[in-house]
Amino acid sequence: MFFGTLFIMKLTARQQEILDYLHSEHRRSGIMPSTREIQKHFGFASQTAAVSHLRALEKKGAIVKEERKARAVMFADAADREPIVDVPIYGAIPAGYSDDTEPTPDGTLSVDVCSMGLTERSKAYALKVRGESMIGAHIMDGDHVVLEYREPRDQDIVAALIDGETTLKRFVTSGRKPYLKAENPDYPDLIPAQELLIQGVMVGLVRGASRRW
Amino acid sequence: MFFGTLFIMKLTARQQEILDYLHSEHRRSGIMPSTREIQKHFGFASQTAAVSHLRALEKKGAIVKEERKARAVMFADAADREPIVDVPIYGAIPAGYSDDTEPTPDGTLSVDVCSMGLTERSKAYALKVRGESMIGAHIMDGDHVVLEYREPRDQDIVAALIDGETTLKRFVTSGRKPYLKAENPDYPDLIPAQELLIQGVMVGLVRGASRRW
DNA sequence: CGAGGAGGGGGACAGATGAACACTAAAAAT
DNA sequence: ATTTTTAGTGTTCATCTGTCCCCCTCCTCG
Repeated sequence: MFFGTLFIMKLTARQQEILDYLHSEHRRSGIMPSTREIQKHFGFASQTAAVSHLRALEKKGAIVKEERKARAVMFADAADREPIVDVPIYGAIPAGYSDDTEPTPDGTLSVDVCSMGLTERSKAYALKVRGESMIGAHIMDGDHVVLEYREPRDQDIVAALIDGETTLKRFVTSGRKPYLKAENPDYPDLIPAQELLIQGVMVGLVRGASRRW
Repeated sequence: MFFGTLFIMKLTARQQEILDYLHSEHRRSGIMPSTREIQKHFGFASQTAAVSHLRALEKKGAIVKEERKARAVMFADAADREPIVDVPIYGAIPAGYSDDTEPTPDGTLSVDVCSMGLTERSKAYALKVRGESMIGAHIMDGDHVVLEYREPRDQDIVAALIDGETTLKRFVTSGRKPYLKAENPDYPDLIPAQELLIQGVMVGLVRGASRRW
């Protein structure tokens, strides 16, 4: 075959496993596993197994190696991988909205910028939803809502500081003066949006496991 | 200062140069420069110059190094990151459930294993939800549902192959025989779960931007 | 039947790489 | 005024890591 190296040939299941491992490790820590680390991770008794898999991946065009350099594996399709941003998770955002000493996050959510439509520059954060106040917008208790700092537009879902507590509400400007509306009949809605701190605009939602639907 | 290493201290101009070089090289090729490559790039006569700069950057919290590992420099924000897996997104899963030739994914979703409770080994995939058949479980049209291949348990939400199409349904085993139930009164529910292919069990949900809530 | 590829085991070797030690000099902090 | 930090030079050492060689068992394809 003359143009063999130009095509990305089909990988076997095992080769795909290796490639996935390289990918996730490299994206998590930024460090490419060495052949002996691959060996350990897959439980190979010999380092040769890892080496030959790398060679196969290179022959099929999935990776490019630089010879005789440590951890020097590049992905051939590097371009179409979306960058990852780390979004800090807060249980709630206390009054100090834009102060420098941010509250300690309760964890971190890693999302690719594409799925949330984030830019790498935008300081996004996540809020763990408590209660059912936005159940009408299909936001459940325990969901993680990803928010971005920007000006709210009509019908945006925003995090607002009400009575010292951060709450999700829908931002409505249909009338003359904007107001906030809860998406649950049991909750008070129609709070004038003046004098209220809008802490962020919802751009995405992540619902995790370890819960019942 | 007792807790100096907890804060990101101000870098000197030279240290910032080094950090920028690491950043740009790592983004360009995915490979972190070795100490000798840093040395060459900045024209140091001695390798120690590079090493001491790295040490200074680590002391100031800009990077985290893994000792005695080649090119093992992480940027501080990546150090405590959870492993990330890429899950392929399918618009739908055609009849061939467990065949080797998987349908070409419509994209990729990157999630940290922690937020979905995935294991790195589990072959997860995502399904773009069409329609409102599961609106009662607060799964909206356009959401991405993350699924895992495993045996469904009672009340799990599963992807099932019904009439050649993949649909989300709740798996119920309350009675004698298991059945599938739609979470929308407008949709037919109570489909006997026998003779049906369960293609996956929902473990998470990602709702992206570029849509209206 | 033979050839080749996938997937692996065992071990040796050499170059790549991080780390350590000694010493210098200027700037910055105390 | 003294100490600490920054920013280096020069050299050696230990280990990390890629590479190479020879071996094996399954498969599949011609």
